[in-house]
Amino acid sequence: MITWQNIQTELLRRISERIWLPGELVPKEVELAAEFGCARATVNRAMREMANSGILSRKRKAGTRVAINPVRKATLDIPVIRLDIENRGASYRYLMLSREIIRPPPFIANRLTLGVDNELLHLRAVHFSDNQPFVYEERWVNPAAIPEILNADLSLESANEWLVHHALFTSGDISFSAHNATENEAEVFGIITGTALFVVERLTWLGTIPITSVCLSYAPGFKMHTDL
Amino acid sequence: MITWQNIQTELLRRISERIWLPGELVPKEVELAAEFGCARATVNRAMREMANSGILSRKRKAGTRVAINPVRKATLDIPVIRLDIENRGASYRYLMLSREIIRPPPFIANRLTLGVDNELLHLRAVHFSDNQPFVYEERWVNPAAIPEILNADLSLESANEWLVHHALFTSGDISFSAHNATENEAEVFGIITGTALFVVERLTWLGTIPITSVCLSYAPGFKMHTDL
DNA sequence: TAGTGGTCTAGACCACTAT
DNA sequence: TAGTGGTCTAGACCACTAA
Repeated sequence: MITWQNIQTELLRRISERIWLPGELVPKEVELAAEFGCARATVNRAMREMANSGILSRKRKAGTRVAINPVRKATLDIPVIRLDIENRGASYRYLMLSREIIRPPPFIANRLTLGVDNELLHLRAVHFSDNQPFVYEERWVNPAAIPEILNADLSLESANEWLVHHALFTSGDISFSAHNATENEAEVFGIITGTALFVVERLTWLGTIPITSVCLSYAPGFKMHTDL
Repeated sequence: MITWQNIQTELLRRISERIWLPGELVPKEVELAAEFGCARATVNRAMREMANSGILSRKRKAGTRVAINPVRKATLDIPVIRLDIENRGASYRYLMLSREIIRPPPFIANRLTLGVDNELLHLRAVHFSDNQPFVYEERWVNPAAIPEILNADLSLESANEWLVHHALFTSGDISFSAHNATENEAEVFGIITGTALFVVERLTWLGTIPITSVCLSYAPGFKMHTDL
């Protein structure tokens, strides 16, 4: 029996062996289905997934082409920090540094598309891996989106985890960058000010209501890794 | 007509409104198909994609559950650098700094799983965005994988682009990190040594043959961004 | 061993878009 | 307007795995 994976493998072979060149039109679904002796849906599944990974480029009526500039897609897993650490075989510990309900600075209010008058929950915490500081977290939570969090004991369960369990978001964005450690971060990590840190910023929404904005600074030397 | 997107939206609603709680068993495909009055394949498509994004967790015989710790998947586009720059509305310019065929240092040979005796093509280049240095590229190419590259004029077309057009890879890995600018990088970007730079390292393979290892340092302040 | 998801089929209609 | 991919259906068999 021909599976869609079989077809995908064969199509990938034809592309990587340059039997089908970048930009070239490839046979249409019906033709390939005939060639492989399978249903069109099977070919469709194979090619659709290849289009999703950026290897093929498909347009109705125009047909399917080998992508000229394959925009490869790297899929990064964004797990709960505790699991990330435990999966590396290390022990996890969490420490809340501060918790306050205050009006946010303008750039945070702006990022969350809220007025500066709305009071937000502001949290600072450290996640430890084998008792070494691994991630420094600075978070702002919109209580209007999820009032229950004001009663949660976030010194035991991290806000990261609490939110995952109590407030699934519907959309969000994430960005990765580098910055020089502030004095504050240098103290947390026991490093000198200015050391390059890998930073992840995340913003999540429930429908049109902003839930949380978080900035995670990783310990020096951290690499986020994935396969292509 | 019920589409798989309709179903996905409805299932997401039930999860985000906590009608279905994390860890909870959700109705099986046949039941949902009956409820929505559609074919099982349609429900399958909706749930399969949600499982791929980490929202559901599915096991044969055990059924489908709302993921307890949703490992959200962020999909990053890895385009050719020229397109990345042009898509930001900036002009692109490329400058090859050096090209030599030498034996690699041990850590590079090791990363490519090659002996230190194999001579490799070593390239250093800068990609400019609106005439500002945007990415500094340091690359090692294995000529055994793709001998034609030795004859390519890589001062005109970047190795990045040449490889995309002439050597589709079958597998690879990528990692993101931060490091303090070396003197060399500081000079390229016109910044002070030690400035935090966002770094992407990539390694690609054609079957079992290593093709290239590249290290890209982005200009200060660069953020890699995507939606969740 | 039985239940659930994974996939294939053959056919159909629809949506988009190049011409 | 016609051609191509996108999706749905109803039914079938299979693969994996919990019990």
